[in-house]
Amino acid sequence: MVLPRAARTQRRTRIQGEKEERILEAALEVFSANGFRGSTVDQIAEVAGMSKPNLLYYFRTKEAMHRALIDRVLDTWLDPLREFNAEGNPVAEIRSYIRRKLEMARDYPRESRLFANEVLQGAPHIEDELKGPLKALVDEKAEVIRAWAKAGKIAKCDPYHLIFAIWSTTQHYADFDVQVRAVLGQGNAGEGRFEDAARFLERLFVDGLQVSEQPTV
Amino acid sequence: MVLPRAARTQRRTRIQGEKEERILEAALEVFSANGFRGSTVDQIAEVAGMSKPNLLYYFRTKEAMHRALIDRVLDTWLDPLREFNAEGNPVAEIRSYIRRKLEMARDYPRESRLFANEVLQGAPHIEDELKGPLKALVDEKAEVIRAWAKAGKIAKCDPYHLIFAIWSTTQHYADFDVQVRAVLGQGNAGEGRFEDAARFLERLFVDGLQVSEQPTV
DNA sequence: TGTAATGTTTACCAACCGGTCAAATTATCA
DNA sequence: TGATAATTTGACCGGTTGGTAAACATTACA
Repeated sequence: MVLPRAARTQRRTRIQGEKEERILEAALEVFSANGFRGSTVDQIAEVAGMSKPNLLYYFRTKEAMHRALIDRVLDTWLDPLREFNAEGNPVAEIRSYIRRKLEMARDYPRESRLFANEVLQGAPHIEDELKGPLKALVDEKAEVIRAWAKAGKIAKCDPYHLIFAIWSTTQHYADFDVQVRAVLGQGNAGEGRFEDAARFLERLFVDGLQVSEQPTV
Repeated sequence: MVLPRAARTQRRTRIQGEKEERILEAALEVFSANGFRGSTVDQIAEVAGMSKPNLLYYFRTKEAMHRALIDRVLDTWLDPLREFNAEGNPVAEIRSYIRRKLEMARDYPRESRLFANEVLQGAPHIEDELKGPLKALVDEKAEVIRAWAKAGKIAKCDPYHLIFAIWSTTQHYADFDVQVRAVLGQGNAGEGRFEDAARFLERLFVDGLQVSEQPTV
């Protein structure tokens, strides 16, 4: 017998757990930076600190690695949206959703880029996840937003496009990081851009750009 | 002598013009769908309807093709921002910038994805363009926006993050098209999503989500 | 401790990649 | 028309890719 892991034995050995962990961490690093096609198994093996055949002992193909990675990351990636609470104060909920998404862009940019790469190239490996669990979750939360609007608690707006707008504005800071840095220049190279972004986005989504009632200079 | 085109003769033959056109069109198709590393010269040659060596007669390397493509596309891509007019009505200018960017996402999604792919992977080929012409243009327009805010014509806000927000929300509909379609589902599969998006974004950027003065149900 | 299962390595392969070359073909124009 | 330059092609090359085979080493456990 030559098959690895849980394929036949239900039990996982200690080594299996450690190695698979290291491999997926390395795969995240490489896939998120180069996309699926642009990544090589050798690269991942080197980052993981093991030989290519050894890596392929745990994940039989490059695709299997990618799938395992997607499955593991997708759940945590959607957590902020799940926390969206129908009972809370609408504006406060939206505000804190934006904040959480922005924190994820700051703290987990690789996960963001992993999905961005995938979706950008037509989502060949995650089409089912998009049309299934993702759509279901968005549908659910869109209904919540629609109810808020109907009750007059927030302005009437298309809830789906609101969610898209929050996704795109926040993930922009992870996915297009080099562009953001290039445009902001050396001066704003520190992490302060995330605080500026948070201030701007909270204000944008809540008040818009129209001059509001509070006195302006 | 074996060198093609303008490398030695200043004059371009009729065939040169036609073939280079076909090649760049094919390159846009392939690069935008697969990224630089994920694309092969054979793919581009097939889409262009010619043999690989023939293609390489006009562009000596894959990189040369990519660079020529970037150079050609970048200019037109930045046109909407250039049209941004300091003399116009601030809110109207921002509104029409959003509309133009959204139209480009609808009509030129390949160009959008070409840059998205490039930036997402660290902009290895266009770093100079980002830090040079792009930054200069953004700096200029940011100053315009800052002046508007100072004059009390729009709400005070960080002009750079405003531009990022407009870029990300509009380009989202090109770059993440499959995701948008998957979430909206079959019903909204038509092009109507761009009109919905336009309505939503104009409203978002101008009014925000707060319930405004006009009577709500 | 012995042995069977698990893990690791070296050597390797076929397919594919970007790119070259020389020969053949076609367009240009004096 | 003929000769010269421009274009096109098929055969090929060295390097890289994802993946395999089998020998070897280590671990777990009765």
